[in-house]
Amino acid sequence: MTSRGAGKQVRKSAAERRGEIVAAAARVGLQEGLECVTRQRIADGLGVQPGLIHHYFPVVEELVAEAFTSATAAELDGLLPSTAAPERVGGDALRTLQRFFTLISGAEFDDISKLWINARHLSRYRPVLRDQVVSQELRWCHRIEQIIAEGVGERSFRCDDPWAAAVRILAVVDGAGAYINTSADQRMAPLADLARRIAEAELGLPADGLRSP
Amino acid sequence: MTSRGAGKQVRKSAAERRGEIVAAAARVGLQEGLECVTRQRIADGLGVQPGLIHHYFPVVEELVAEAFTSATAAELDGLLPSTAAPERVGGDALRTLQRFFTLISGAEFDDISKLWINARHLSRYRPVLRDQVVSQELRWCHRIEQIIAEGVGERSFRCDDPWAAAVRILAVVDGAGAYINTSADQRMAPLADLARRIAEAELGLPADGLRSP
DNA sequence: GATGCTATTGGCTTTGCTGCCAATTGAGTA
DNA sequence: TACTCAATTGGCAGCAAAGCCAATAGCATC
Repeated sequence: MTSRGAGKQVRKSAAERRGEIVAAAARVGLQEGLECVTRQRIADGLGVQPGLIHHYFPVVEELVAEAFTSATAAELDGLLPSTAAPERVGGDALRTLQRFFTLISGAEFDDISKLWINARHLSRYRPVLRDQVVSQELRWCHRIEQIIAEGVGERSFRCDDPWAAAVRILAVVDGAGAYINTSADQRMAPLADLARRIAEAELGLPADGLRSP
Repeated sequence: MTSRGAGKQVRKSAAERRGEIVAAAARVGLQEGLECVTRQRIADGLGVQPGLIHHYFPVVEELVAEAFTSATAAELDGLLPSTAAPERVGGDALRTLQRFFTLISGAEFDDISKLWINARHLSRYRPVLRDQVVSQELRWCHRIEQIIAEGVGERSFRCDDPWAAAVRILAVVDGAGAYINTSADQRMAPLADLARRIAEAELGLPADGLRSP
């Protein structure tokens, strides 16, 4: 039903159309899964013909990969604003992490968990996607590492190896999110604060030191 | 090339043939991925016609689900022999877990990690598979819980809530295995002993208490 | 207003998987 | 040996996706 009908074709600049396509693909990938990112599905969503998608992305896998990157990059900035981001002021590495652990506990994070599982599995067969997934995984890690390093500088955290700590914290986050499509319900309680608790241990914080006030 | 040719049809008992099919499907699912479990692929592997697969599994998804269950159930018994298993003697909960953490560090565990990711993602679209995945996830959890409880009885472990501990330990195991298709190489070192260390903490053991002698 | 560029259309073919089924044939039984 | 039943064959059609492309039609420029 999205802007159905028309019939009259709307001609846009290549950059704008391309952006639209990637955005639509990212939305579909996030909500319905990356295997639903097909020429037909994206074309329908935009009210254009499938051929147009092929014009911008002759190889569908490249669109899938870009959709994934678009979705996760945006999400990362929402969950963990970079040090350079305008909304971040100095001296709040602690608060940034507190906010992070609150956000990933919310139901809004479920789609992201599903997307990561989706992408990590699909990477087994799709090298182009795989490269993007690896790249994004490392971006997320580096972002955490950066915040940890900042917090160590501010004397909020105590940590010898911010990179290793970041890798471990994210692994636990991913582990706790791994059951989102299956037995998540049966595991709720024991996993509720696991990632936060591990992070507190990694960063030399007292219990609940990363819980939002 | 597997028993190619023939041409002469070989007639087996329904139970035997069915077992062959599931075994072949489990092998394909484990090594190539569950989406490679198709009528054609399995028939080729067994040197029969695709129609025969349909005879035993009119709905392919049911074969996929059974293949998954077959593979993971066998693996569970290999990694964590049940208390009732013949090779387990009394008083070795500790040794069983030590062995477990050694085994999951080996490269042989990679295919299992891939299979779990595969199945957890596919469960998003396939309800029949999903039920089996949930069931197996809980089986793995219960097996660990059982061993923890046994170890607590033997005074090897200290743990108030074996179920919660089992859930958390498996979550970390899954988290550390989540990158097997993507950035596993870049994360090796920090994740090497993460699951074992977390388990030691959960079970009130000293550092390296679960490392194999 | 005419022209040229290119975004966009609306098909095409190939491929692979699913669900289905009538005919055949092998093996155990009378 | 002949019979019977079920395992097995070897096809069928439907569908959805990918990759491809010639023709069409907006928009900018002259």
